[in-house]
Amino acid sequence: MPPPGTRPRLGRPRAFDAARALDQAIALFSTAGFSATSIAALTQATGLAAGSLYKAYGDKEGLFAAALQRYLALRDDRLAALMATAPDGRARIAALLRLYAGLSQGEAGARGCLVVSGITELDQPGVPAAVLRATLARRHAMLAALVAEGQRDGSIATAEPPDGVADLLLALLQGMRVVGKGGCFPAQAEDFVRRALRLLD
Amino acid sequence: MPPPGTRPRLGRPRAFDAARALDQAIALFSTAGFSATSIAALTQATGLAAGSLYKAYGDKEGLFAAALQRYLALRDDRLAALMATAPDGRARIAALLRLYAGLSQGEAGARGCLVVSGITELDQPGVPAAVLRATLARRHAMLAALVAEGQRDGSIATAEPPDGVADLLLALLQGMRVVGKGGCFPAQAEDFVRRALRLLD
DNA sequence: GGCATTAGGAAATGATCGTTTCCTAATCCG
DNA sequence: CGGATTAGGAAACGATCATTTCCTAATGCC
Repeated sequence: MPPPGTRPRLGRPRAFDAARALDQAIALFSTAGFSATSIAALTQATGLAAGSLYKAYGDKEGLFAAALQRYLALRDDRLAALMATAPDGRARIAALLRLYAGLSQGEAGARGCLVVSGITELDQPGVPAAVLRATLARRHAMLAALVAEGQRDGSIATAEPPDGVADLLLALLQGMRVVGKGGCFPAQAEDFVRRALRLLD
Repeated sequence: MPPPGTRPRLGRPRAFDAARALDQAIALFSTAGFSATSIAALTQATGLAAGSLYKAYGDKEGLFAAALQRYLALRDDRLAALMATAPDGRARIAALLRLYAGLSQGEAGARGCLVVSGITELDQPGVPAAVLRATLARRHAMLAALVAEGQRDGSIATAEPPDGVADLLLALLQGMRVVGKGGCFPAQAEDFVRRALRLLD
C-alpha cells in the first residue's frame, strides 16, 4: 500500500479511480454496514477484482478504513465551506443542522450515515473503533466551539456551558441520521431546524 | 411454532426458558447487529443447539423478530410505568429522557439499542423493516401526544405543533443511543435532560 | 531490450455461514 | 401400553465468506 497521493517510482501505475471506487464502497458500507457488506458486493460495485482490492487496501478492514477516511474528508470539506459563509455562531450551527437535515432525507437519508453504522458495529473485529470514537469527539468539540463563539458574538443567548449544549446537538445530529434512515424525517426541514435552535436560547 | 403463551396439547413440552433465551439474543443482536450475529454465537449464548432454535423460531429472521418483539414489550412496560408516576406532560417527557439517558450510559450504553441497530441494517434481507419503521412511528406518536398533553395541562409553554416538537425529541432520543454506544454520552445526565427540556419552552 | 517492481484479475482455499436431516426424548390421547 | 406429536440436539449440507495464489500486464531504471 503506497502512501496515498504519491506515485510509486516503480511498477505498473494504478489504472482505476481510487476516489470513485471508495465512493462505491462508502455507499455499500453506509447502507448495509461493515459486516453485511461482502467483498463480492464490493467487487461488483467497483468493477474491480477481489485481488485488486486486496492489493490496494490490504483487507476488508483496510478498505473500510479508507472509505471512512474519504467519507470524513468529504464531510469536513462541506462543513468548512458552510462555516466560511455563515456570519456568526448561531448561523453556523443553523447551517450545520440544515446540512444534516438534507442528509437525512431522500436518497442520502435512505443510504444512511457511515459513522452511525460504524458505531453500531463498534465492537465488531475489523471496525476501526478508535477512528469512530475520535470522530464523535471531534464533532462534539466543533459544536462546543461554535456555541462558545455564538455566546461571544451575541448570537447565542443561553448561559449553559458550551460543552453541555454540544452534548445535545451531537445527539440530535446523529439521531437525525437514524430517523432519516428509517424514512421518518419530517418533510419541513426548515421548521425542524428552527425548533432545534431553541436549544441555543 | 405454536402461538406464544399457549401450551400445545400434544408432544414433548418445551424445556428451555424462552424469555431467558430471547434476552441473550437481544444482547447479541444489540451489540453486533443482525448480520454480524451468527447462529453459532446464538447457540453458544443460549446453550441451545441450532436445530432447537430453528424448531422454535423457524429461521434467523424469526428469532430476530421474536427478540425484537420482546425488546419492545419490555421497553413499553418500563415506559408505561414511568408515564403512570409522572404528574403532567412535561414530567413524563422528562422521565422518558432520563430513562434513555440511563440506557445510553455504562453497560446498557455499550450494548446499544436493538431498534437503532435494526434501522441501520434496514434494507438487509431478514430484518423486519416494517416493524422497525412502525416502532419509530409509534414512538413519534407517543411523543406528540405527550407534548399535546403538556400544552393542555400548562406544563409545556411552547406553541409549536406537537408533531414538530416530537420530531426533535424522537431524533434526540435515538441520537442519545448512538452517542451512548460510542461511549460519548455525558456523565451529568440530569443536566442533559434539563437542557433538552428547553425544547418545550 | 532486460530487469525489478507494482497493478489487475481469474481461480482456488479453508473457514464459516444459515439451514436441514435424522435420530432420540418426552409428553398427551386412547 | 402404543401411536401421534412435538422438543432437543449432533452432524452434515451447500452456499457464501474473506483471503490467497499465481499468472499476465504495464511501468521506471539500467
